[in-house]
Amino acid sequence: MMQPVTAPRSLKEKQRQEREALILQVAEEVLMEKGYYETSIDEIAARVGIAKGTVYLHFPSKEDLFAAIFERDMQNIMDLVEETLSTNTTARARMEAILQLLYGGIFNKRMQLLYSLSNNTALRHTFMEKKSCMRDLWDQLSARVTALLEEGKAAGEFDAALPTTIMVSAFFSLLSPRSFERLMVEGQMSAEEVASDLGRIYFKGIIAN
Amino acid sequence: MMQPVTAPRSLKEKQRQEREALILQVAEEVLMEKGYYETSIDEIAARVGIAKGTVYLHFPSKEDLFAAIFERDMQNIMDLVEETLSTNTTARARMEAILQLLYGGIFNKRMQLLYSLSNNTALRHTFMEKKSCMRDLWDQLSARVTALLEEGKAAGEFDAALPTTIMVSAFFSLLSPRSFERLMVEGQMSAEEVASDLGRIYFKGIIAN
Amino acid sequence: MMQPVTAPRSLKEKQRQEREALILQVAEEVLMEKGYYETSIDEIAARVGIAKGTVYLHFPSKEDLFAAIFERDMQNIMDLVEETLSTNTTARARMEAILQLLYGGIFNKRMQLLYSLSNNTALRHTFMEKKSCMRDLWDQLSARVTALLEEGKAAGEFDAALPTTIMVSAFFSLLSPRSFERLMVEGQMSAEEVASDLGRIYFKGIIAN
Amino acid sequence: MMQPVTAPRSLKEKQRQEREALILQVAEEVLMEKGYYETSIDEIAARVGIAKGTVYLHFPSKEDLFAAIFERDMQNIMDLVEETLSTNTTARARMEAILQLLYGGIFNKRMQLLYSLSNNTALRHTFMEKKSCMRDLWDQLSARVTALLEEGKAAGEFDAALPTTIMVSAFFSLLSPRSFERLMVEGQMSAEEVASDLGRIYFKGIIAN
DNA sequence: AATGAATGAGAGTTCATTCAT
DNA sequence: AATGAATGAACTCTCATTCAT
Repeated sequence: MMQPVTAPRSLKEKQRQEREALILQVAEEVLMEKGYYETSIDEIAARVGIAKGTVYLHFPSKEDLFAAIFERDMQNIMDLVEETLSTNTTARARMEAILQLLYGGIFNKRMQLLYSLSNNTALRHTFMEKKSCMRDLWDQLSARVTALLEEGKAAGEFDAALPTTIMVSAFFSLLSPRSFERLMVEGQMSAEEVASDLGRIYFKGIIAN
Repeated sequence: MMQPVTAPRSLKEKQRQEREALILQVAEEVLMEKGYYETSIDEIAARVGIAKGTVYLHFPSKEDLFAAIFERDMQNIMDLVEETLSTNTTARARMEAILQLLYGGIFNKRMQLLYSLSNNTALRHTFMEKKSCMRDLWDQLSARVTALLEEGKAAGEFDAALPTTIMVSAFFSLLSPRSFERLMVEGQMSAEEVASDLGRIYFKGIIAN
Repeated sequence: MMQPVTAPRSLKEKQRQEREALILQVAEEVLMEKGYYETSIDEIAARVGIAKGTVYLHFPSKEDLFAAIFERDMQNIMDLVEETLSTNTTARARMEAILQLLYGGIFNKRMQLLYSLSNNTALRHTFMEKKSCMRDLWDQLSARVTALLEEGKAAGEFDAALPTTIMVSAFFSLLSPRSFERLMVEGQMSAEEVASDLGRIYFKGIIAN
Repeated sequence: MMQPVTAPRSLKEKQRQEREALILQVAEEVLMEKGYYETSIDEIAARVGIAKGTVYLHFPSKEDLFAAIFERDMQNIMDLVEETLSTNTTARARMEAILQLLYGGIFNKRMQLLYSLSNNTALRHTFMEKKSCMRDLWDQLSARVTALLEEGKAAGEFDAALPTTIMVSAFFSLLSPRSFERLMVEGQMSAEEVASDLGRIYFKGIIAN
């Protein structure tokens, strides 16, 4: 009974969501190319092929648009991380899988984005603090890694003498952007190789004894 | 006899340099608080307590003002790094000294600044590429660390199987900003402790065998 | 059938062009009153009754706005000159017609504008040299007058002993602004009378024998 | 008795006047190169080799500085015109002498300056209307030429049917700037030739019968 | 729902003018 | 008298946001 009513609605709704996804995708592209301040709503609208005002039908402000990007990316990453964590292996193997995951494919660029966001004072204030959901997701990811490291410590895999907080931070710093990016572009190393080498350093560094 | 002539000159010059230093200092503070795009010349002038136009007597443009900040900071860092490198110890000991140095006192914040600059697409174009001196200083620092790692490899201290480029990048990523900053603010760890723990991970990670 | 589609479009387009024309007209007025440097975009916008930013929707810069004025005026003048030249009369009669034309009605003020533009070092660089179309139109007008004078010389109407270049310059100098304007304002002469008297002097001056 | 007192005074006064003359000369040079609005007090001071503030010891404002230039130039011209007028020849001969005079040497550029000034709305308001002495000098020059033309008419030299005002305006328009300047630069004609040819046209044009 | 013209606050920059030295 | 650092009003131009159509 509802269906004849909801169907057209959901059709419209589907179109709406597709357009919203398209805006997000294009906005992310421009963001990666130019950075937050050099990205104008005008350019995003033009690239999508819609009017500027239409962007505002989906997102109440530039800020919210980019918050949505980060949220979506974080959610994607979290989903994959959760999936990875569900395997039954050693803590180290799961950590390595996460590292490979974050360096692989699309997440490479996105992780840089997230990382550079979380390192930019002005934007952090805007995004991390005003949009609590973003902070939540970031904290959730941190919590997962923390739990994994604690698990590894308990299992005697990792050095229990190192503060876990330090280990977490060091792990995320491996995902740090440009320096490694240069390696991949100029040094002709693949993302997998970079992730593998960094993993070797990191895990050798935190291993027990 | 010269003094009546040189004194006023050097007095004026001294005042000039003091004011310039004050502008740089305030600009750096605002920069750290708000980031490049959210920092306006108006605010810097207001905080220093001078008129907007006065800023332009010292720096021909906003860009140049911030380039001057980065240059000064980089030069300070380089000077201290050079000093540190002149000691006659193992490569590892010198690397550790540099790590402690960069985490210490004032450089903590500044290093973050430099790092976040070198990770921002839009600003990198402006600063690193247009102001060649800045690129030079950064390359110089990279070169020092690279040389030190090669030396350590040759001396059997470091794992020769790891690409040096990866080792350099991993080293700089340890200086990465926010994540560690949180540790110091919230986690009540001192900069020295953080540097020490990160060093443990890193050097254990790259050590030979 | 097309009308529902083209009508709204052409309506918007029409409105757009009307507003653009209004901006041009107001800008021209202020320009005549105050000159290029004393005319601010703010004042133009205020007089038109729109916001400053709106002016920039139509013209990318102050320079372009005024270039558009000059271009439009020159084009108008050229069109009328061409029309005048198509009549089959003596060279002198056509020259006189052009003189009357340029003194008549609206062109009086506009010719002054064009003339004073072409006499201003700073602006000439900006307009004549950067916007090649403007130079083209001016050269075209010069070429027409030159051709007419040559024709008159060949027909024995004008003194072949005088360099044509001098004759062209002398002709344009008759259109020179203020001195004659004063005559019309203070001396209560009509534009036609002034043009007629100047023509008498000029043509008697260049006539053969 | 006064002399021991006035001598040092007049020495200082002489130096003062020399400096003032130097400022005027340099300012005029820059003015000719760049035009009023593109000329900054800074540049004038720098070219003279004095401090910006010193310029203000001699002239209370930019406006007054340039008014002084025009006044000085007008006075020079008037003096030479007066000298020329004192010869006992026909009205036409004296008119021709004035024309040659104004085209000759230094006056060429200066006359352009004066002329372009008197044709610039914004500057006219500033200079001609606010500084009455300037208007006086200009009126004086006009009066001389008017008297000469009337004299010529009375003597049967010039066409009495032409309004004298028109004849005056036409005469001054011959001094109009750029168009003729181009002739001298590009057309490789000397100032004398240009003046002579223009004179031929003009006097043939206004001659009786 | 979609448009895009209009807005206007705010940015960086310039420069005539002042005034303490 | 000479200086030039300091001022601040005024300028051109940008762009996130709004709203009539």
